[in-house]
This record gives sequence, structure tokens and C-alpha cells, in this order.
Amino acid sequence: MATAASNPYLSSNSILSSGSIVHSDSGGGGMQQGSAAVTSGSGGYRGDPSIKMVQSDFMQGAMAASNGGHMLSHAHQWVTSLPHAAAAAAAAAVAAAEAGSPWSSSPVGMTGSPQQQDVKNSGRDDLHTGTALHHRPPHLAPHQTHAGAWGSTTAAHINSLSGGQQQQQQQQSLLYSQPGGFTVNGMLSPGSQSLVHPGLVRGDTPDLDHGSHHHHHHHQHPHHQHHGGVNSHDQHSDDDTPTSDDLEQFAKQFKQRRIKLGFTQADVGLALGTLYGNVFSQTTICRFEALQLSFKNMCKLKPLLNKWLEEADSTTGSPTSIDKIAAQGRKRKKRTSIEVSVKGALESHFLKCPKPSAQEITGLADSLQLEKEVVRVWFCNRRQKEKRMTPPGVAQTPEDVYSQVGNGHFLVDYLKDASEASDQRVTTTNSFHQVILAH
DNA sequence: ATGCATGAGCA
DNA sequence: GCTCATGCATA
Repeated sequence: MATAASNPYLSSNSILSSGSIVHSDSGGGGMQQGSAAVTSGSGGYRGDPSIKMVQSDFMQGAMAASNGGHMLSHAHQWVTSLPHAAAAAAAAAVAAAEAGSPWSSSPVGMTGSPQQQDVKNSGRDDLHTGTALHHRPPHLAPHQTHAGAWGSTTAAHINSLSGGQQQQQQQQSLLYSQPGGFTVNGMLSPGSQSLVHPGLVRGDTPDLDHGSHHHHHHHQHPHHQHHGGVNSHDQHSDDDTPTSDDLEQFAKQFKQRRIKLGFTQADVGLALGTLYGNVFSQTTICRFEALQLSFKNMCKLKPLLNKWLEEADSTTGSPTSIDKIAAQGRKRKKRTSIEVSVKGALESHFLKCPKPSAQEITGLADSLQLEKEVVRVWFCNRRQKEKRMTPPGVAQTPEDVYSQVGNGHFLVDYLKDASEASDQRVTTTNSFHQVILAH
């Protein structure tokens, strides 16, 4: 399945008015002895020990969209998750959306926004198609302060962002729908907004308790990231091109204020949508706060969030209406739950080879009884996780670096051969030793 | 807070 | 098919 079907899911607008009855598969395929993974349905996911089948039916089992939209005959893994509340209207919209691009409306991208700079100097040169590998900027990492990922103190000069891979890198394609604009703030007041201190500005507002924060000594501006000369001058440490230190600071402050103002991560994501047309999920906001995004991505979001902060601040007390954009009917594959033992196996392989070939993947998938696609995606995600490192769980203790080897042993391992061929940048595992190879 | 997933854009 | 940005669905 080299070429995945463009769209295995039904694109038809079969709105199941009958309420989204998604029953998990489980029916059809019963077989497989060892349950390597279960696919969780919207309903009870762990309830059904259904094992997935092999890759062959990935796309083959087309969804019977024609009828009501339910396909029990072939217990498939794709569920149509339509928002329960979705009314016909919404449904229609969904259908329409599907036709073209998911969310499209106006090409207002980042470029269109008043003050949003898209990361120009981000780090990688985005357009050198043809140049394969040359420089790989050091993506450095934290050394070990806390969750902060990117170079905090001493190492703050990185900003070349994640990965300087050799090949592609795409540019973001953001164009989301832009609602007419219902509110000014894009969010409604939570009722209890306590405080407000005007004058907050980013940069560094020493007002709150930054207990845990370390003062930085000096941040150096980004420099040394000569990529083809995308930006030759970028010296502002805070306005255009934040340093990793700035980002860390900002994220921390942002979270703090957000909480004080009584907003949830989801609220913010939504507000950004009504405010600027770029909707973000709770996940993204969460990752931003936790610095779990790539440097480039952080830079892109910072201005938006910063703006939101300002708005939130000034809005204190304004009623606002909120709105929601209808959820799009994206049918998603049911999430596969990979068994722990299987995960362990995958981890092992990852250590040996972070980038297995298609054949390898196929073989692995076969032996683990997982779909090839699942395995492939697993590796992709694993690699991605490596790039943004913010310790999933471990961490923060500098000293224990070695003691927590309990589950960190693998980290140590791949430090040595974290990459192969032309790809080797900074690999800092969590907060432990950050190793900068490269150069 | 995160695991698995989708998709765009580039090789 | 990879990377990267993002998010639904979960734990």
C-alpha cells in the first residue's frame, strides 16, 4: 500500500442521523491468538479484545458508506465519529468541507495576519529542495533544569530547531477557516476572573511567582544558524525571533496567566480560532505550555498566544459570546492500543534502527501482529518524539540520570547511535545529558 | 497529559 | 514514505 488511498474513509456525507452508532469491530475478524493490540472504539475500547487484522484490509475494507453508514458487516476499524450533537446543518457543512479541503475558507494564513511572522528564521531552510544535507543545526536541549526543554540557561542559543534533516521539510500549511468574527475576544469570560494586572507584557514579567524559574543570565540571540541566508539579520531576542529561553519563559507565564484568568487550554485554542482564525486544540496549547513542540512551531504560536493574552487581559469583564465551529467530520481510525510487551519490542527495534525500511516494518508488523501502517506510524511518532524532547515522564532530575535507568536505559543507548547516515543532530534525551554531536 | 492518527508537502 | 504540525480519543 505504498500509496495509501487518498481517502479510505467515506467522504460521503452520510450523516448518520441515527446517532453515531459506532460499534466497534470485534465482530468479524475474531481470530488471532495473541492480542497484540486492541483497537479502541469510541465506546468501550478496552472492552473488546478484538485484534486487528493485517494490513491488507486497511483500505480494502472500504467503508460502506452508502447505507446508513454503518458497517457492521465488516467490522472495520474506521469509525465515523460524528459529533453527537451535530445537526443536519452541521452535517451538511461537514460534507461540504470534506469536498474541498478540511477547513478552508480564506487563505488567510499566517502571512495574512497583522503581526504574525511566520518563522522566518526558524531554522531550517525551507526551501532548498535539492540540497540534501548540509548543515544540521544543533538543536539543543536543556540541560537539565526542569521540564523546560530547550536550552535553558547556558544553552540558550539554539534555535535552529529541530531536525535539520536532509531532505524535506515542509512549510506549514495553515489556513483555517475564519469565522466571521463573533467576538472580540474570542472567548467568554469564565465568570470568575480574578485579577488582572495590566501591564503584563511578555518579555518578562516578574510579577508572579516564578518560584521555579531560574534566572537566566543572558540570552544570546540566535545567530549562527546560517542556512542559506534566509534571514540575515535577526537580533531581536524577543520580538521576532525568540530564543529558546524566551520561549520557555513565555510558556511558563502564559500558563500561569491563563490559569489565573480561569481559562482552560481548550478555551484558549478556541479563542484563537475566533480571534484569528486559527483554531487549535487543547492538545496543542498543552504542548505549547509544556514546550513539547518544535522550536519552529513554538515560534509560530507564541505571537498568537501572546496576543490572546493581551486580549484576555483587556477583556476583563466583557461578555462575549462564543462560538464553535462545527467539528468536522473526520473519520478516524480507531486508536490502536499497543500492548506493553509489544511496545517493548518496538522500542528495542527503535534502538537498533530508528528508521526501519519498509521491509523491516512489514516483517516487524507481521511478527507482532500489527498492521504495517500501525508500525510505520509508531516509528514516525517515536522519531518525532525524539525531536521534541520534553521528557514524557522522566526527567527532571539531573542527578538521577543514571539511577533512573530503570526506564531510561534506552535513552542512554541511543545516544551513541542516535542517528545514522547523515542525520545526527542533537540528541538529548530528556533532561539528561544533552549531547551535541553534529558539527 | 499523551498515544496513536491524519495529512500536506517534499523527495 | 518521511517529516512536521496538529488533533481526537484516552488514560
